[in-house]
Amino acid sequence: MAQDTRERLLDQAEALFAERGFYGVSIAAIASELGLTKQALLHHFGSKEKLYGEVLKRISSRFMALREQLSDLEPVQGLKDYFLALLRKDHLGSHATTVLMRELLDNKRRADTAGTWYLRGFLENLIGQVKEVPLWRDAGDAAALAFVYQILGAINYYEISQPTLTGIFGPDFYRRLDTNYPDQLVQLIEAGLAAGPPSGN
Amino acid sequence: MAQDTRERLLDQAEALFAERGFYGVSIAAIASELGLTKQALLHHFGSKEKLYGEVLKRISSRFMALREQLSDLEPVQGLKDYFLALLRKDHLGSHATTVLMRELLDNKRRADTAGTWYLRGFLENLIGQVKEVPLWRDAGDAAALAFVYQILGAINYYEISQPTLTGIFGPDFYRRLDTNYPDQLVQLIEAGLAAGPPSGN
DNA sequence: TGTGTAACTTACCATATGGTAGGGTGTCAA
DNA sequence: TTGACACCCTACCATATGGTAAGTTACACA
Repeated sequence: MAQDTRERLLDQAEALFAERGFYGVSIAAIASELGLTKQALLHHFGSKEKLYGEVLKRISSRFMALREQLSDLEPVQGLKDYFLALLRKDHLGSHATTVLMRELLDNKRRADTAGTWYLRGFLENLIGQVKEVPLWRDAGDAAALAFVYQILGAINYYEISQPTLTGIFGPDFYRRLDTNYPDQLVQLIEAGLAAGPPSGN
Repeated sequence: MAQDTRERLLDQAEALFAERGFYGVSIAAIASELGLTKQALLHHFGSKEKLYGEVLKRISSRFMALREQLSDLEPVQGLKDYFLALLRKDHLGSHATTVLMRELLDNKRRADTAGTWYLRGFLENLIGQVKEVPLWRDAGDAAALAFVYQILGAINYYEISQPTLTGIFGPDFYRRLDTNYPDQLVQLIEAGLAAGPPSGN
């Protein structure tokens, strides 16, 4: 029961942090959404910063789980599945990528590494998987990461643009775009992998 | 002289909005950085929201200028130059992309379309340029936009990740990554364009 | 010389915020 | 029955914030 409240607070916090960002949400707003006062929240988490840390931790553990789930495949297919799972946000919840994006923007000034420690494992795993593709076997880590980052960007930037794109082009157009995006992402992954690492490296 | 102060306030606001986001910066902080009080800022801009709008407007006009500057080239080369210019942030200032990214995240709740109206022309121009590539001549607008967005994502997501990536992998590794990123981006653009639009569309 | 106006300033204010202090209630073990 | 503890509340506080009101200074112009 207590665990239940904690979990619900974390859910609410994750959703609101995603929507408004760390500075845009008050702890009172988070608690009030569940019919609680901010002191209930402070009782569970101690401070706003700590609550935010727990939200990041929870997201990170979901990424970990997704990572382990898809690692035993043929490398190219594995990468495609991996990135498609990210695009569909399988088991990540609908706000994970947004919160992470905001963290990328903010953690330059927040000196802590709360959001980065787990990204390391995540990225290294992807680098490894790219280098298992025959054509990429001799690529440098930097080249492999560059490719990974291009695809991650294609996924996440598209993700956060949904409201804006719908606003600009209308819901019908957006639906058409969204239906085909996964296929076009797969196509880009295949094309990029087939092109191989840059010759200079 | 008055114009000068206004411009300096806009510069400072753009930098701080990029670093901390709209809610993370106070107008007092912006003004104080120039040795002024927040009332000087309010005198020039009326309110914080209006100041923010002016910052977006200024960024948008720079995008417009860049767009006009590079439009008369052979389509593939034109696209490569275009995207490379975005990656290098030619004439955009170092904070434009970050501010825009934050705007994408925030304008879901801010109902206004301050940030979107100009993006339309920008994106439509890119769509047109993609469809001038022979292989893409019969592609739908949605397919062309999907491709454009993949590249924009590869550029902008990478851009905001610099501090995090440097923190994770160290400055040496990041430098290697950054040196090769433009070439790998060009390679991805070429590969993606050569693959053509998805067959289903 | 007077008048207006742009470009600021100091005072002030209502509101929101994160956080502390301390109290109340229920549950569970001794 | 009592004590401890988890859970949540009301009361309170110092600080920060966006914004208003009312000057002050300097300069342009008639």
